Amino acid sequence: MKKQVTIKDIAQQLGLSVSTVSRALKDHPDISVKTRAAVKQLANILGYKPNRIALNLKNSKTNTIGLIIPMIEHNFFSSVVNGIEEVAYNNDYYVMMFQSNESYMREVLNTQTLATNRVDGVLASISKETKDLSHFKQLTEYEIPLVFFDRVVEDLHADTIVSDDFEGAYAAVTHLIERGCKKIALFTSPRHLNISQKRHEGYKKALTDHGIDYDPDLVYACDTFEDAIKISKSILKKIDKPDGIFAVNDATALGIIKIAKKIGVKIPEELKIVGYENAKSSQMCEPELTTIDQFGFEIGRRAMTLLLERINADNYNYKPKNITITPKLIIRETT
Amino acid sequence: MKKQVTIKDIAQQLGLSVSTVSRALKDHPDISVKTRAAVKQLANILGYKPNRIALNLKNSKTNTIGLIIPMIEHNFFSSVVNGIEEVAYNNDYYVMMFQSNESYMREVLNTQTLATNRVDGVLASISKETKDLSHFKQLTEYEIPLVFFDRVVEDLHADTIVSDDFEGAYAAVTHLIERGCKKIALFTSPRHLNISQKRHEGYKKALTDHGIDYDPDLVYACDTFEDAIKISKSILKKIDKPDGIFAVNDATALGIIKIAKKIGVKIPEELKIVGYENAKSSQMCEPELTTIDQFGFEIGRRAMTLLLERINADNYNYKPKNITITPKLIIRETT
DNA sequence: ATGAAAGCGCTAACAC
DNA sequence: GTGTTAGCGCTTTCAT
Repeated sequence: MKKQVTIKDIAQQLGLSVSTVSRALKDHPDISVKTRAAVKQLANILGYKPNRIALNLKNSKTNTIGLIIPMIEHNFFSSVVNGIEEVAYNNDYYVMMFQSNESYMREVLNTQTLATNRVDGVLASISKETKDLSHFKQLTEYEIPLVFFDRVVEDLHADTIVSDDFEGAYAAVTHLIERGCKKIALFTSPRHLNISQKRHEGYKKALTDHGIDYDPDLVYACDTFEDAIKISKSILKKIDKPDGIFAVNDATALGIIKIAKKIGVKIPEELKIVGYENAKSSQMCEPELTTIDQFGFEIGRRAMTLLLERINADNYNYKPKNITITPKLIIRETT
Repeated sequence: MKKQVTIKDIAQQLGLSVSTVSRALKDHPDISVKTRAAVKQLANILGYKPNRIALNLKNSKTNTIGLIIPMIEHNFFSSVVNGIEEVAYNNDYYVMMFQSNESYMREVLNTQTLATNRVDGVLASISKETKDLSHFKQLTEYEIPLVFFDRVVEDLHADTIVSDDFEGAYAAVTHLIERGCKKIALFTSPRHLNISQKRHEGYKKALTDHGIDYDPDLVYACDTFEDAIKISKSILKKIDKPDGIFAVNDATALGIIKIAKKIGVKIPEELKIVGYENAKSSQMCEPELTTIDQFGFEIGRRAMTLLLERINADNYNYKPKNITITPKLIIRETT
């Protein structure tokens, strides 16, 4: 990069001191109107741009937040990021983005990087692999405000914001039952993720509340389009196949739909399906997918808003909030 | 944030000078093994984390690149971002992410922010609104390396990397012709975007090369799922409706499919469709969409790799490259 | 083998 | 109304 123009250059050319220039640039009332004008004009001519790095160092504040997400290439996360970026933009905050790629190792490295980069706060959604939390704990020891979204953990000094996974799952499964399903399968993610636990519980509760026994054999470890393609066939060909499936995300549901259509299982007559996410693709497919809208954009907006509050609070002894966004059942053609 | 532990704290507690501590921390051979060990141990106990901001200021280098994209919530862009982040991660670079949200104003502000934040380089894809380029020009005046991807401009000192839009469109339309289409419509974006121009030209050339006259009446301004839903009906109900459509992106193509199915136009018998992007949803839908894979991840990877080269070059007088990634026709069920 | 001091660019307390 | 100076945290040249 070219040698940058500094306040000092302006001061020298104008025969002023740096402090005068600094003040003139920010319209300090002490400085004469004439000087102010002269300074600004020259700043303009020289193409002066304040150096935020210097400011950051001086103020121990970077106006930057760190963001760790599992994978940006996942519609739900990108809508959350959209919400985060929106609020950041409106508040003159910058977003340093990292992907964990579902790797624990990488997530640990990311938190280190954020700490050395002195971000003012961190927004994170943990990877599927993550069990140990000391890397996040460390962040709290530095008193860096931390807000988890979607895939959260609860035993840290950190706020959390999630879609109410229990309610969402409960609503989805209840809806399937009301539509007449008797044998409802669950396609879900690894057990230790908070969100899958909650959805699992919502599934269970909806069943028992409606007098249907919970059957662990109807729970399948499957949470991607590809996996759904792989395992659905054998499941849907069984003589005692399920008449309803609740999938932990839309991609998985779409995989099931694809296979069902291929082997001639009629949707929604023979098989009803509810997804989770309300991804764009859930309306683009055929039949359109009944699903749970998680309001990703809203989650992002609120997570960032809350983080800013924490950053601007005068001390770190706040009581972490656990916010829950009530998701919404979107009834379409698969039920 | 808590008062951070600095090199000075370590120096004081150990009765050493800051320079010794600094050197010890980076295993400088001058420092005795004993001192090194003592320093590192204490650093560990105190939870010392080097302050990159100080380094950045000292070195006039931030190891950060700025990224400006139209909208993250667009599958193609998020896959590009994924590629960018991958390379950044592997090279210890950080990504500061901004969305223009297709707003020229916002894009201008974003470039300003990047300049004051002294990013080492910028990766950008311009907004649909952008016509004037002085904000990017300014970046080049500061000699901040600049690489455009996907939606590029050519008259700046900046590298560009695009999917070969002309070839992609040519391949798509040729494929439609080979499948027997005689009357092929184009659904595309605003004319001034480089990519739509190129695809438009590819469309035209494929037609004329195969002895079909180019008819401007078959070109529709439509490049979103929603718009396609709106305008497709009237087009597909016409007595002399097209028998093939080339859509500028997959979402648009999916909108067309949806309407075609609704009003009973058979795909691919009566109407053949080719999209552009190879989004996840293009395989999830029914019938599966024939489309052009743009290799978004690869574009991101190469853009970031090239940017790093520029950043690490010893001078700014490089000759900008214009890289072209050859896209690939993915034949599925809509043709 | 270790220390002193300058400097990266900027701000603000303290002069005058 | 303007200037001087210290300091944010770190590296590095030059001493010793």
